[in-house]
Amino acid sequence: MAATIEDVARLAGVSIATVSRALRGLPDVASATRDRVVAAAAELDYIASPFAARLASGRAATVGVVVPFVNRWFFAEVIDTVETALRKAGFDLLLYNLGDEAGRERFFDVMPMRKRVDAVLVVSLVLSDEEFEALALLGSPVGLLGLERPGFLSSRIDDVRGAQQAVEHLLALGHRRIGLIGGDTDDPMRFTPPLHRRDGYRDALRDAGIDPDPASEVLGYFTIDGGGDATRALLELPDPPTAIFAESDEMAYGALRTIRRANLRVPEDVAIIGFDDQYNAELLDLSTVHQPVAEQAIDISTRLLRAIIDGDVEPATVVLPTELVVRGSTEAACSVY
Amino acid sequence: MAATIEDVARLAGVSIATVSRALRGLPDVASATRDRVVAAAAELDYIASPFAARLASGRAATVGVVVPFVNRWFFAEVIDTVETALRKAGFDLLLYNLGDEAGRERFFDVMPMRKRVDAVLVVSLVLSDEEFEALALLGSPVGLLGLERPGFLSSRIDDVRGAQQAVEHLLALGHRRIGLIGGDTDDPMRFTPPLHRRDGYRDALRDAGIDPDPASEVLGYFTIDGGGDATRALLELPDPPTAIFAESDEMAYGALRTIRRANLRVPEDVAIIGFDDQYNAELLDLSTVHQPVAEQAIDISTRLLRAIIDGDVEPATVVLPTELVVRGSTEAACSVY
DNA sequence: CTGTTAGCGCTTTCAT
DNA sequence: ATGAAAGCGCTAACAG
Repeated sequence: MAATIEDVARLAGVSIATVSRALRGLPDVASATRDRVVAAAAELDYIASPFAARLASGRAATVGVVVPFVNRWFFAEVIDTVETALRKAGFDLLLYNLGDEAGRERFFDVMPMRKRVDAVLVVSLVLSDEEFEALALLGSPVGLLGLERPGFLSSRIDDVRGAQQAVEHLLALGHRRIGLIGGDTDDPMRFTPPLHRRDGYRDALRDAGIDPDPASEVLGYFTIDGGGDATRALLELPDPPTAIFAESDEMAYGALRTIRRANLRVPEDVAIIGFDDQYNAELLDLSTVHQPVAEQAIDISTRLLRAIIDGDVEPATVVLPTELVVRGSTEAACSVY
Repeated sequence: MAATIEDVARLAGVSIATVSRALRGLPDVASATRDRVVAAAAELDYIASPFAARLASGRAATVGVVVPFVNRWFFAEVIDTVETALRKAGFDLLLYNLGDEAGRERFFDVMPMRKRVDAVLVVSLVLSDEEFEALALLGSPVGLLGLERPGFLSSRIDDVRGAQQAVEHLLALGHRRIGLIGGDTDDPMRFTPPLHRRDGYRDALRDAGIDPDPASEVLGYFTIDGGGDATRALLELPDPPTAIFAESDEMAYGALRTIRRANLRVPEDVAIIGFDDQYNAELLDLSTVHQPVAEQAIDISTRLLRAIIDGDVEPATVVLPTELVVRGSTEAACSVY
C-alpha cells in the first residue's frame, strides 16, 4: 500500500507532527530537519491523503464551479481558465453541470457541494432569491461570473456599454435604420444580457437623435436559428433596416445565413454586428463586441481564493471593458462575402 | 455548525452505525427504523461529510478526467456528458486540464490525482509508454476515450473507416483528383487520428483504382489557418484537385475560407468534406463524417463505473460507428454558397 | 436487526 | 524546534 505519514516519520526519525509541518512548509521547522523529511517523503514516494487532511483541517481545498452547460463556448472557456488558476493555487475544481431545469432544481434542492468545497463560483446563471439565499447559507465565499448581486463577489462586463459600442459603430458608418435581434426580456428567469444589451442599443440610437422603433426589435432567442428567423422578419419590414445588431454572435450567424440565402450581400445590402467575439466570429468575418472571458475568470478566481485564504474580502463587483472588433460584416473594404 | 451523524443518531434514538446504514440504503435495517432515521436527518438537514466517509471507506467516489484542453468542441462535449453520467451514479468529476507541455509534464510527474480518485479517464491524449506505466501504477481502473491501448478500457471510433466514408462519397460524386489535408504523422507524440484518417483516404482511393499521389497530401496541422494554407498549396498544384478531404472540420473551415477568397465556388469548383461533425459544420453547410462523441463518453463512463463498483471488468475496446453527413459543400443541390 | 468499537490518516493544540 | 495526544466524522467488522 501507499506510504503514510507514519512511514515518513519513522524513516526521517521524527514525529508525524513534524512531518506534517515540514511538508506543508510551515515555519518553526529546522531546515536540516525539513531536508531530512523531504528526502524521506521523496524516497517513499509519499503524498498526503487529501481526505484525511481535509477531515482533520476542515478545509476542502476545492472550489465548486456551477455552470448551466459546459459544451458552449463561454462556459468551456471559463472552466478552462478557472481550472488552471485553481490548480496553480493547490485547489481542486469540482464541476457541477446543471444541464436542464430538472438538474437545476435537484442541484439547489440537495446542494451537493455542501461540506465539500471552500467556495462556490456561479457562472452566468440567473438565480432566484431563494437560490441566492441557499448559496449564502453555505457559509462559504460565493463568486459570480457574468452576473451581479449585492453582497457577492462578482466579475462581469458592461453589457449596456458594449451594445452602445456596436450601435455607435453602425451609426458612424452612416446607418440610420438599425434593427435589433435580441433575447426575451420578459422571462422572470431571464438572463440579464438581453435587457442590458437592448438598453445599450436604444441609448445609442437616442444619443444619435434617432427614436428607437419597436418594430425594428425582434426576438432571436440567443440561438442561430432564432437569429435567422428574426432576420427574415426584419427583412420583410416595409422599410427594412440597413444594419442589424444581434445581441449575441450566435444570433448573428443565423442572420448571416438568412441574408446569404436571400441573395443579399453583407455588408453592402445589410451590415451585421454581433456580441461576444467567440472564435467562430473571426472565421465568419463577423464584426462584433469582444468580451474578455479569461480576464473575468481570472479576476473572480483570484478574489475567491483570497476570500478563502485571507478570510475577509469585500464583496466587490469588477466590471471589465468590452472592445469593438471591426470585420467584414460591417465594413466592405475587407469583406470576403 | 452542521449536524453530524451523532446528532442524527441521538434524535432518531439509534446508534450511529444504524444511521450510516439507513442513510446509505444498506440492507438489514427495519423499515420503521429507516423511516425514523431519514426523518431525523431531514429535520437536521444532515448530509454526510464526504471526506470522513472517504477516509473511513477508502473510496473516493470520484473519477479524475484528464484532458489536454477544455475549451474545444470535442473535450467540452465529453466533459459535459461524463459529468452527467458520473453525477447520476453519485460520483464527483475531478477535472485535470493539462494545457501546455509544461502542464502535462507536471501532471505525470506529480500525479496529483493519486489517493483522490477511484478511476481515471484519459481523453484523446497520446501518451508515452512511461505515462501509460504511471497510470497503470495508480492501481485504479483507467479508461481511454479516443485512443486505445492493450490492457486499458477504451472507447473510440474507427478513423480509418470514417475517412473511407468521406472519400468514397467524393468518388461517388465523380471526383478523381482528391486532395488530403492532414495532420503530422511523423511526430512521435502524435495523435493517432492523422495516421488512421490518412490510411482511410489512401485505402478508398486504391479501392477505386486510383494511385494516391503524395503531392496531393498536404499538412493542415488540425487548425483553421493550417487548413487554409494547405488549401492554397493544393490549388496551386499544376493539376489541382476537384475535391478535398480534410481530416478535421476545423481544417475544412480554413479550406472553405481560402476557396471563397480565391473566388471559387463550393462545391462546383472544389468540393470539401471534413471529419467530426462539430456544430459549426452545419452552420457552414459542410459535409463531414459524424463521430458519436456523447456515445463514446457514455460508454466509457459506464464501463469505468462498473469497473470501480464490481471490480473486475475486462479491458475491452469499444469501437463506435461513424456516419457520413452530406451537406452543401459536396452536393450542389442544397448548397448555399 | 442493532449497537460497540476500532480505526481511516491527517492537523492541531498543548507541552516541553 | 519538536513530540504526544486528542480529535475530525465517518465506515466496517464484530458481537449480540
